[in-house]
Amino acid sequence: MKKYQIVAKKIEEYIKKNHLKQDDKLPKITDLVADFKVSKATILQALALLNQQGIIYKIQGSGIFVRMPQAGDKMNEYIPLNTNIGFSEVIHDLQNEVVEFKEMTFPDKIQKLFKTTDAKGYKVVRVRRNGKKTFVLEESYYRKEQVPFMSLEIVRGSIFNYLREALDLQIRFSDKYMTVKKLTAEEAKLLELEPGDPALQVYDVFYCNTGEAFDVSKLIYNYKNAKLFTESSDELI
Amino acid sequence: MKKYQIVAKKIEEYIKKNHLKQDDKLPKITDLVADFKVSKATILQALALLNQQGIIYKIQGSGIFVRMPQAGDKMNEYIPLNTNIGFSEVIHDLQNEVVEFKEMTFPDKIQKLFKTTDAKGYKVVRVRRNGKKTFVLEESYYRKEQVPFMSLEIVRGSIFNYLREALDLQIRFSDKYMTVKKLTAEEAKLLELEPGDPALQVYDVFYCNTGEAFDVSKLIYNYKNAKLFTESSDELI
DNA sequence: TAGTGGTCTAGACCACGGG
DNA sequence: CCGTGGTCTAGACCACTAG
Repeated sequence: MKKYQIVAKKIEEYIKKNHLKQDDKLPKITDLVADFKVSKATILQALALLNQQGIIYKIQGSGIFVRMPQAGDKMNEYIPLNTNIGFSEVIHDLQNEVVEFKEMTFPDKIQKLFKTTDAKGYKVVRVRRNGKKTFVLEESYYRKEQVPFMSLEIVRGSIFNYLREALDLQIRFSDKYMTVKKLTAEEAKLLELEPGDPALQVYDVFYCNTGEAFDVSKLIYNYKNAKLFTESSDELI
Repeated sequence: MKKYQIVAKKIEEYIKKNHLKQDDKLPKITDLVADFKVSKATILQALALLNQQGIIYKIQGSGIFVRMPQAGDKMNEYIPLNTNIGFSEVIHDLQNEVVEFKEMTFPDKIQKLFKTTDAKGYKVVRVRRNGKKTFVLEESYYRKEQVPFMSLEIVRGSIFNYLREALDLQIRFSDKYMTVKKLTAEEAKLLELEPGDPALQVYDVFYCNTGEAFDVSKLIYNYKNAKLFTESSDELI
């Protein structure tokens, strides 16, 4: 683990331990430098990480403050879109109902997003749910080249954990193309909604460390249960 | 303008001038340092900026590459969500039809997002369109404290340009809460759709340099015309 | 005008990719 | 093993906020 990641983690712990709330002030940079015995640049990297995660914000000439946009009542129901963490880290007791699982050459629309013409791999269709609530219908394609093996057992659990732990495949960046549409009869049935109901459809392309796309997914969210959240920040470092 | 912003701009120009495409390689960092006669840290900041904007990606031990996710055919129709740039920079000939414009004490739901209880300011309801196509129904609230003056003329143009140029008010960061719903009769009429049609509804909270929220907006997108796009990256600097 | 974050430099050494 | 990006240091100076 990098030094700045460790420092970021410690600052986060500091916030929790001291029960800091929205807009509470953190120690100044020079103090953080002294406390953690690292250089200013390392502190800045740690703060950049926390800033990117929406945990802090900095005001030049004033200080560093706690930012917890989701801390408001019921805001924790929102699923973050900007960090590439899985659903499983947000929703408790997440179950994955596997609808389809097979190997194939990908359809044209998916090839286009992979920027390939004849890529092969696994197709996985799942309904992700928590007890009675369905959250999302997921149709994913994983390239054989980067993901040589999958099994029904893996697909029933957290695929991204498997990719990270067993295959050492990291998400480096992703693109999301979002549209809103009316559910088809089949989609509605799987999400336990009515045909014609509204839905957010997201085409998600995930890239690994080498810059190659390894996963293209079409996500159709249940409009009654899935609320999404995203933050953006104009600052760097 | 900061040095790293100038360098970032020049690198972008370099990409355009040399007609670099997706996955084409850029000069290595040491060369960029030599070419621009700045330190490595400054180059890294410039690259971070470009990375954040989805223009480049870096692969350790390999190089720096061009990333243009929207370059694919018809992808330029997508409106970016992650950068806090206005609609007006994406859609040509954007017209703003003002539906309502007044001063008021904000309703409770808006106060909650501002984290206030009795904030006052301007309410602006607009339909943003391009000729025959409606894109979004926007219901915005601007705090009097940060935005002391607005006029019908300003509201017909680009409000964010006015805030930036006349009031020197910068967006520092923002939160977006997204849900999908069915349009009410009134919303449908304004967006020239049918009641019950699907829509993406986004509550957007904008914060200025001082960390205070100055604008809360409810955006209801036309599902036929508005396609959204967002990128994320797990890397820093 | 003091305090605090922001930018920039120069240079050392680490870690990963690919021949 | 070499080339390339990634992390880290120490320190100078700039720019903004707030009393």
